[in-house]
Amino acid sequence: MSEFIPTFDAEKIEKKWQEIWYNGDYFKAADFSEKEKYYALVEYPYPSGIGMHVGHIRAFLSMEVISRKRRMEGKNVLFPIGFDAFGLPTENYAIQTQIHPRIITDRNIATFKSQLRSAGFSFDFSRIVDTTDPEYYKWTQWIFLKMFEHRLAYKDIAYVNYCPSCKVILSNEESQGGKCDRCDSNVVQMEKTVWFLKITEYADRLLEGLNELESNNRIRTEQEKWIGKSKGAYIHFPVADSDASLKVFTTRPDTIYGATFMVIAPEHPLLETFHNRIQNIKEVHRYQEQAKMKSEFERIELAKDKTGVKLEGLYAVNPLTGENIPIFISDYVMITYGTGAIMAVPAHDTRDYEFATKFGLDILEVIQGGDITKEAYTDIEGGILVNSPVINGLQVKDAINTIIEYLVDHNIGEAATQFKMKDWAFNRQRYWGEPIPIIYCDDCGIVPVPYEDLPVELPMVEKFMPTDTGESPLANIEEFVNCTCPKCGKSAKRETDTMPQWAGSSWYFLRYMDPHNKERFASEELLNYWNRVDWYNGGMEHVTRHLIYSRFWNQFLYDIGEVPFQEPYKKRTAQGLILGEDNEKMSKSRGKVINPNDIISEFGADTLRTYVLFISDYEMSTPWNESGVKGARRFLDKVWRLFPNVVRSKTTYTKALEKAIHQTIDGVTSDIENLKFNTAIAKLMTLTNEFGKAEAISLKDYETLIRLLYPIAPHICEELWNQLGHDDLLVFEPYPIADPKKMVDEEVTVVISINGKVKDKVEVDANITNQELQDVAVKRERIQSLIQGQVIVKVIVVPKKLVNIVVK
RNA sequence: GCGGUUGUGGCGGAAUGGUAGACGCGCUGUCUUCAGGCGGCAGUGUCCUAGUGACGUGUGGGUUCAACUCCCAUCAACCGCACCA
Repeated sequence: MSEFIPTFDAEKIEKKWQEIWYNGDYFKAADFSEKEKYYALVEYPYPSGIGMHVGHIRAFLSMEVISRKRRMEGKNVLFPIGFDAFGLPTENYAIQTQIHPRIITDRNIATFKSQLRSAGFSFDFSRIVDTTDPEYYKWTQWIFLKMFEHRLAYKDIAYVNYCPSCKVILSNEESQGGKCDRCDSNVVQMEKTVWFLKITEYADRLLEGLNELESNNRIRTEQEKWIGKSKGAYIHFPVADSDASLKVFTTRPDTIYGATFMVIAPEHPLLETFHNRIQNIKEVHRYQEQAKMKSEFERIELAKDKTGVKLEGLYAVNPLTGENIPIFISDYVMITYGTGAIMAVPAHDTRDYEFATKFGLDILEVIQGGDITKEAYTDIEGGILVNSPVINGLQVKDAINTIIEYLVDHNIGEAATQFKMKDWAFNRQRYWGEPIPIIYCDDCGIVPVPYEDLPVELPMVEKFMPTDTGESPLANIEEFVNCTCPKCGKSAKRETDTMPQWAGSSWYFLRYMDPHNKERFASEELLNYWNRVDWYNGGMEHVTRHLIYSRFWNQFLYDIGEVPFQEPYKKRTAQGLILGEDNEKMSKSRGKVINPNDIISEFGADTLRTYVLFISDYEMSTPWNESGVKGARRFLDKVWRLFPNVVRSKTTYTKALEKAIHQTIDGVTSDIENLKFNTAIAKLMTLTNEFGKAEAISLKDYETLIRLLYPIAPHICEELWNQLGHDDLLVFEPYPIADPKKMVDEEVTVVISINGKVKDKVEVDANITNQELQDVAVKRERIQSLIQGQVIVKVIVVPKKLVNIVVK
């Protein structure tokens, strides 16, 4: 045992313990251990050149604290980390600097790793996954091929954002506001055949699976909204004087008698079918052209103002009334949703109302309860059906059921369900991504790369620049493109598009269970042992796409018998953002990023960790405050300075502190489990202050404080633990347990109020009866003088809390 | 527009319907010091006649003996979705 140094030298002790931790196997998850497993997951970072920022620290810290606590609780903890390293920033930087993305990625990962260690994270660094490692993306490609085999991966036409000036296809993020991110020219929509994953086939199960996922309201509803299920009906409207019919989707089949016109999307095939019968086809074509020119952005921006063209000479027939009704083409109807056609019921739909008003169309009331001369009446609770022979007098809900039965009986429609979620466009025209393992053969068509030929490796070339045709950079690399067909052996060409960045992250949590397996993405035994992620924390921004995509992949792997559980995560939480000191979002461009390294070198990692957890409620956004950091450091200094006051020979709790200690254990434990780190730390500060006031503290008092603080500030605790003479590390020391019997107060302060206003306080025995307490309260001198001359109407006694005297 | 979340001191933020402002930052006074820093002690919502005084949790109502907390309305900020039929 070295001599105790009165000043807390963070830098020195942090280096010392990090070396011991990381050189030993202290944080290694033990496969098949007898202990109960616990799998804590954080979203693996993108290893950018700037390295780690305080946002990462906050994001990782919750599961870091939980993992450290779980180890003390005797669990076999899997707390892994890895890198989502494919992606645009690296590729763009590579183009700029002419350094290969492989080199940049390796460099960035090395930096990130050392930063994680200097913050003292207890990750199992032996399980690091890197999505750009062929040993990893081999399995990303393998899963893709499995999906292809099961017809969940297919090719179809899609519209992509294309910059005519840069000749590059842009992601949505790169084309915000309809402008190209790099050259600011207008982005146009270009048709392209691309890969899709049929996630819509899983829509219902992704929705149902939410019942297996513990999360807050916000996380749940964002996913529900994203999936966007709605129930209704398909209805077939015959086209007058033809055999054809127009199929629409509606959630309100009950309003069918009020359908006074039809609207179809500009891309609807009906326009082609009845090309010859539409008298104003030129005008229609002109409108189609205009709609096509509009970018997604413009269509949304101009949403308020309805436009459209009536199809002259073509009518639909309302199948219930037999009446002819006009058909319009308008871009407020989307070809990508439902059937791309609607029955318009202006009296009971706001959008149709706007359109009808603008074009002077009939508005027919079929539900009573509103005033349709002013606005559409869309309420579904109160209204009663009118002007609707089959369903008159019914309420909306009953009317819907009745009319669907009627539609089915008369063969004009059926119940139907629609989702907002669309199939997942699964490719990018980029170099730095997983190659899609597909070969095109003139004779055999689309041929999957045989499983045994995986991985299809990215060629390590110098030409990773974008092409000038909107194709992937890989298209220019002949030795990559040219290959032989695995089926017929003739010369063939490889797919040159790569997968989107979401691919690798859709299954990384599975790889962590068995990261070095060469035979399988993870062995069945280990998938069974580690099983579902017990707790997954990450950003709110990934709650829709990443969470849904990864749940989709997992469900698919479950279906084909490769994974033993349907839902991958048991519980999902999300940290709040750390904003700049000006309350603005921290942005790299404005140089407002707080670098955690600066804080660590000035105050230490323990201080950084404590402050980041103390700054606010973990799930809320909050501004960074530099001076607040000092407070965290001051707290740790205080804990350090208590050391000389510890009476080593005294191994029981100090009587005067015992109650406070048990209350603190209890509070801190539940606060941590509920992500209330700020109040947990506040409780530890309070206890520390009490220890400071005490004449002396016992060994047990102090050791309990250290154990409680350890998950939050591990270095200082490990050092103090060691200074107390312990040879073993604190890592696996048991976490304190509160004794509820020792938490109760013997004496309590009771507040006495008159008409709800606090007027007096009194110390009483905690076990006093309500009647005794009431008597004591009323007899108080001060109370007597205040209620003199008034009548006591009522007295409310809340045991151990207050007495309220109601007077008149 | 729809959905969700949040509004509390100078600041970050605490409060199972029961003492509003825990804990921390900052600030004021004071002690230690040659001085600064560190540390200790006391104070720090607003107002006044300075008191176990009145008022006070975005705003306006309501329920209750009692409301930051529950209900209704309203305003603001942030996040998500956005002509989804």
